Amino acid sequence: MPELPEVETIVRDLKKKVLKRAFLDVWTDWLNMVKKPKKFEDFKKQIKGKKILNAWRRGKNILLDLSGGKTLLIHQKLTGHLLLGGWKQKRGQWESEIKGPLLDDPKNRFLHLIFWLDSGKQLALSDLRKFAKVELWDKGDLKESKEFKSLGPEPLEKSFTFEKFKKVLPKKGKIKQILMDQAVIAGIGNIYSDEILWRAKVHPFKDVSNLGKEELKKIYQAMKEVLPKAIKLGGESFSDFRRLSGEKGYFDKERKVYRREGEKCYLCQTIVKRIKLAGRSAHFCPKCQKP
DNA sequence: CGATTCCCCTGATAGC
DNA sequence: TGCTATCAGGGGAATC
Repeated sequence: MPELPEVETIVRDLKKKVLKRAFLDVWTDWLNMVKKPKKFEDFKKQIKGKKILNAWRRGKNILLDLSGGKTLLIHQKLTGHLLLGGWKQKRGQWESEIKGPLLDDPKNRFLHLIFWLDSGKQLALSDLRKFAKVELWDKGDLKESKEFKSLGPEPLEKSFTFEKFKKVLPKKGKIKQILMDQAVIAGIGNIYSDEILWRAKVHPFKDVSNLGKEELKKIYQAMKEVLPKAIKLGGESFSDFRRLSGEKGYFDKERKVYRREGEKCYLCQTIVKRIKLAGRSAHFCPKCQKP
C-alpha cells in the first residue's frame, strides 16, 4: 500500500533511471486506468515523443514533468507500483526479456499499462486491484486543480513545524482518521498512521480535542521520525508495494503494530489489537495506547 | 454541511 | 473438490 515513503522511494528511483528519457509508445489492456484524457488514443498521441524532465511527489501522487508543459500524474492507490524492465508480448502473454526475479514475483505480474522509453526499457504499471489512476495534465492546470489545492502540507518539509501541525488539525475527530486525511496532512495512510500513533503512545480513536500538548508533540515527533526512516529503508515490505527494480523495501525492521494483530507488543508484551475505523483497520497496543 | 456509505476491483481465505 | 460469500482498502461521489 504505497504511502508517502513508498511514493518517495519510487520517485527517487525514477529520478535515477528515467530522467531525460522520451516516451516512444504506450500500451494498456485496461482503458479505465488512464482517466485524463478520457480517450486512450488521445493520451497516446499526447504522450508520444515527450521527454521526462523531472520527477517529484505531492502527497501520494507521483508526478513526471514532461516536455511541452505537460505533467503526468500517477496515483498507485492500493496495489499499483511502477516497474522498470524489459518485456515483450508472446502469444498474448507478457514475457520478460530480461533474466531475473522481476516477474517471478506474483505481485509484479499485473501489468496493465506499459510505456516504451527511448532507452530501450519499459516503464510498467502493475496493479492487481486496478484502482490506480493515471492522468495527463497541463502543468499550470494541475497546480490550480481542486484535487491538488485540497491537499494539506507535506509533513517532511522544514516549514512543517510543530506550530503548523497544531494549526492544521481540525477541532474534533478521531486522531487516526485525521492523520490519514489528505486535506489535513498529505501522504499518510493506514500503515504509517498506526505506526506513528504506536510510537506516540496515543490511542487511534482518541478525539483530537482530548489530546494534550505533550501527546500532540509526541505524534509530531513520531511522524518526523518514522517517515524518513521508512524512506531510508525503501518503503514497506509486507504488502503489494515494490520499488522500480521490483524489489521490496525493508520497513519490516521497523514495523511495530501494523498487521500485527494477535502478536505481542514490542514494549509491554500485550496482544496487539485491530479495530475497524471508517472501513479501515486500526492496529494498536491496548496497554501502551490507552483511550 | 458534515458524516457515513457506496463504489471501483480481484486474490486470498473461509464456509459449506 | 469446487462453488460462493466475505474481505481488504485510497479516495471520490453519492447519500443520509
